[in-house]
Amino acid sequence: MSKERARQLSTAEERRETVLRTAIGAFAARGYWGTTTTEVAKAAGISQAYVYRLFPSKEALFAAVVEHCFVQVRASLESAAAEATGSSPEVVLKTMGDAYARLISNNDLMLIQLHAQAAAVSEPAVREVVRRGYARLVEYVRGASGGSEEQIQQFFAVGMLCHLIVSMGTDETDGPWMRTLAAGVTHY
Amino acid sequence: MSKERARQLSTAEERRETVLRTAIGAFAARGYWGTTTTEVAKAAGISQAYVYRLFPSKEALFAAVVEHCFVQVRASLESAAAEATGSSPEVVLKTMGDAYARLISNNDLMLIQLHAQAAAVSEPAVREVVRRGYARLVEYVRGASGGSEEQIQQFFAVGMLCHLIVSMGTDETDGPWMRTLAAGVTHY
DNA sequence: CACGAGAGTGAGTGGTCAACCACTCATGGA
DNA sequence: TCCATGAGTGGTTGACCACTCACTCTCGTG
Repeated sequence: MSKERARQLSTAEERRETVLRTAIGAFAARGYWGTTTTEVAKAAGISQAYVYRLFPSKEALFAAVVEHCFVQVRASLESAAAEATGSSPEVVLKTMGDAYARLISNNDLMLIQLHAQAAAVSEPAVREVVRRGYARLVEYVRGASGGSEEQIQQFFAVGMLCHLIVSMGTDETDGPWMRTLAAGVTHY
Repeated sequence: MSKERARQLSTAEERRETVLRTAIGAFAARGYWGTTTTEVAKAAGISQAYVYRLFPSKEALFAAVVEHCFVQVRASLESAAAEATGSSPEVVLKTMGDAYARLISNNDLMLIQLHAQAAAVSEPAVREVVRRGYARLVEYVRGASGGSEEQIQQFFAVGMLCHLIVSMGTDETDGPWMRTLAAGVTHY
């Protein structure tokens, strides 16, 4: 296997970031147990063996991917909150919700949340990341919006409803029941 | 009906029901991809080979388990609605919510819902069962409660919030963020 | 009581998985 | 130019998976 162009090496840190970014797409379809490390490697354009040089185990890899998603969500909410400072809690929450809806118009990010929840049930490392992720998210939304307990709870309940809707697929035949569930949920 | 040390045969239909009932516990922890048919067989007290005489494939088995859970949930809501007929939508929904909370005080039923959602993303048979399950559930709740679109949506949003809370574990260290998410959610 | 239908299993099969290791090669500094 | 370091891979391993099949055992019925 001779190569025309000399192969270009990256630093391990760069590769790790590439893997985290591309693994989102790999894990999105079948989650933690349904996705092989070979699939992740292929998505990142490296060998399966090298995945294990960059991450100590499959569980650690998945946990890192989930953490990476939480960071993105947090960043999205923060920039939304920044452009709505001083407004009423309702307006801030609406702005945040809108930013979130735009962020996850690529479904993969949301599917990772769903699969992270499923894996959290029996994988301790994943559970820890999910718990800490939502802890920070809830506290941030509370602080940035100044909304009431009920409003904060509502905010996250709608997010969870999004997971349900996305997992069932918005494209296929939807009846009035689907419209009831999805009412008012922005969709880009 | 003499039950002695001699091996007692069941009808295939009886066995199928046993498998459906016991498989809930097996699939609850690690979901569709993370659970082996051997584990399901062990939980049902039969050989792994016989699972494949009772169900054509692992996917069909899991889909049947999910359907079985939806039936239980529906039955629970129906009996709750029956004892609250004639009341206001708020009261009916509250009664239903309470019955649901009691039903899933055994977490397994709820975890199956979560894992079903995750599997629905890429397993067509599961997606179909989940879609039909929620379709009937939404229409039933709408009809039986007479609540507004917002109330129905709220009802299911809270249910989804329960999935999140259960998947992260209620037992471990919970801060104010957890109390915010779980506020008002009955827990037996 | 004999027998057939159906319950139930032991022993596989081919394939795949996570994880590991010995190895090659690219690159920057001396 | 040479070498140390670290990027990156091919090949393997042992466990395990979904699924199959030839076979035995049970029991209701004629």
